[in-house]
Amino acid sequence: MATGSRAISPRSSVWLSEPKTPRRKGAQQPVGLDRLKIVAATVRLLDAEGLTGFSMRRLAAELGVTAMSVYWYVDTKDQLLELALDAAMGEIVLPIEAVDPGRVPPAAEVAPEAAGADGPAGAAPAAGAEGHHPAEPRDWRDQLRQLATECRKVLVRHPWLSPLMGEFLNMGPNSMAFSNAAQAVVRNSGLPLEKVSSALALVTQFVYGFSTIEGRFAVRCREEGITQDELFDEVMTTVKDRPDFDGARELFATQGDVSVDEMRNRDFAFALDIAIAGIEALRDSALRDTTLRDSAPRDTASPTRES
Amino acid sequence: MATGSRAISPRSSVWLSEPKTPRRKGAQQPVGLDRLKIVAATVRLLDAEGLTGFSMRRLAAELGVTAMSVYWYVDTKDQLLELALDAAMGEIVLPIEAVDPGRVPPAAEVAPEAAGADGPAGAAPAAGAEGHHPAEPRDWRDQLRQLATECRKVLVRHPWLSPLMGEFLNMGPNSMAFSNAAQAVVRNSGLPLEKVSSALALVTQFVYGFSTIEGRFAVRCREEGITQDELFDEVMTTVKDRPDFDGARELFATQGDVSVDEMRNRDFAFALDIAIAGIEALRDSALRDTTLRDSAPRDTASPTRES
DNA sequence: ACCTGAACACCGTTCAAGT
DNA sequence: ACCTGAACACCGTTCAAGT
Repeated sequence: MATGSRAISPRSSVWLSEPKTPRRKGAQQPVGLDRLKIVAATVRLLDAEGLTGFSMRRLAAELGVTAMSVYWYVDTKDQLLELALDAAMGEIVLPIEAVDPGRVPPAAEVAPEAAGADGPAGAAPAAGAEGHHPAEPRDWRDQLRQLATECRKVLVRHPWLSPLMGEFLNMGPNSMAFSNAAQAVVRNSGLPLEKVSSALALVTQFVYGFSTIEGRFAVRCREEGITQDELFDEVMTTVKDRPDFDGARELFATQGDVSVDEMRNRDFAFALDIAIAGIEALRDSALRDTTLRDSAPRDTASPTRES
Repeated sequence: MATGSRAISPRSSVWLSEPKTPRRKGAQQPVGLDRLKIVAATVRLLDAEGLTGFSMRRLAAELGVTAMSVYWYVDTKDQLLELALDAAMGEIVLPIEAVDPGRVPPAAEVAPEAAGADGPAGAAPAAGAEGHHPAEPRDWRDQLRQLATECRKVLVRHPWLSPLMGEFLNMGPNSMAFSNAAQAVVRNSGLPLEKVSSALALVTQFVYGFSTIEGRFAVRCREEGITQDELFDEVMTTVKDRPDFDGARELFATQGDVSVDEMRNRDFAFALDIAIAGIEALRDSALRDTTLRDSAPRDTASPTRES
């Protein structure tokens, strides 16, 4: 109804329409603009300024071009964001056997100067299909943990990813490859097929939400120019005397005197342990049920025995 | 750096500053504007037009007032959104024993005409402290399921809640009451205290992510004027011939011929079952470990026995 | 104490026009 | 085929001014 960026119907998704600019051979490129280059600049700008700091006009300025040139390569701002979303999803390193051959790897030129930037982040440097990880695990639990960790890393590296994932359908090739991989891993758990989507949702939504918060916290620290531990302490002391904060304070007290990072890593790992243990428990109970079928009446619902 | 709504530092949160307008007695109210009324109108507008459809100018028009009048009651758009966020959080019905006495219940005037609007939604009608639920469960598992279901309902009813929750610190009284309640419930599971935050994160982030997607799907359907099942079929057929969609298609095939709603309810319930089973398993393994401590060397990590 | 009007510095996008 | 400039209909927010 209004103008803005609303109503992202599946019909309007970039991934459901033909690629623009048939790239007629022999046509000269006056300014050297390019969809790839535009998306790369978008990711860069998004990393630097955040989602609210991004605008078509700023992007055009970054590209040394007038505001409206971009619109020749892209129909709309939302479409461009959708493209950037999938580009970032491509940075998630998947277990090799789950890699889709049609997958677009993170282009080397996507973020050339970001590569050696600020620490362990930076665009995955030419992640070919050769064993990227020290040891490629074959156990589904380790695969799941690895996938979750990879996903978390990318989500924290690009904090603008989370809001975009919530807004779009997320059907680009890289997103698809990721969810196919996640699916394959969960399937390997032996869980009955009709329950795989639940387990998948549990794990992926947890990783998504957890990483979203972590990313936002990091952004805030960067903005205020302080460390995560400093901001954490600040929030803690600011809020110490509020009576309705009792529960949380008590919980944090059990964490001991570790850094925010350690705390988070422990939380993340343990939450995954819970999910994995739950999957195993329900898989085993389903197994038991099918094994003992028709032998005796038993409760099929309650998966775990009471102590 | 730019203008916009960025950098939501904890210092700038509404909840960390004194309430505006000391409400000096005897002062007349020329137009009858009011913080409560403004927040109520905000929620209404947000429900009707979505986050991108909301603007200070639209809101002012809705209130029959000039654009800038609102700024006497509220410092900034973000602050107003934070207020609306907490107001909506107040609609989540909590288990009675966990209700904070200082909690602000959803005001009756928050959405008078929305009450009898479009079905099972609408603002919770005068949810007092008397037993709102048919049977108030005392088992932590049922309490957790109930809390998750309540949270899901509100998140789907107000699809703009999700993005706001991801953007703000979420420390209003109603948000606090909710997280305290969730915490108390998980604590009742008997999980060792230092692991409660992980379990909490697993469950709440799952509910958040799941409901976010459900809400967005519903919005899309409303915008296009079709049912959820119709949209689902449409997406399915649109995407059927894409080779990278194999996994998901196969997964959906196992769901049988149920409606999208049924599918989702099953997925939601089962994911909770997994989380609960996982919590129980790790709680039991921790119990075993402390019981058998120093008696014999055993693996403390693996919580479930292999079949 | 409460509200208005005009103004500033931004948006996304269209459209006619240039080369 | 590719890019520009001007224009339209919006934003959030400030600030001086009204009552």
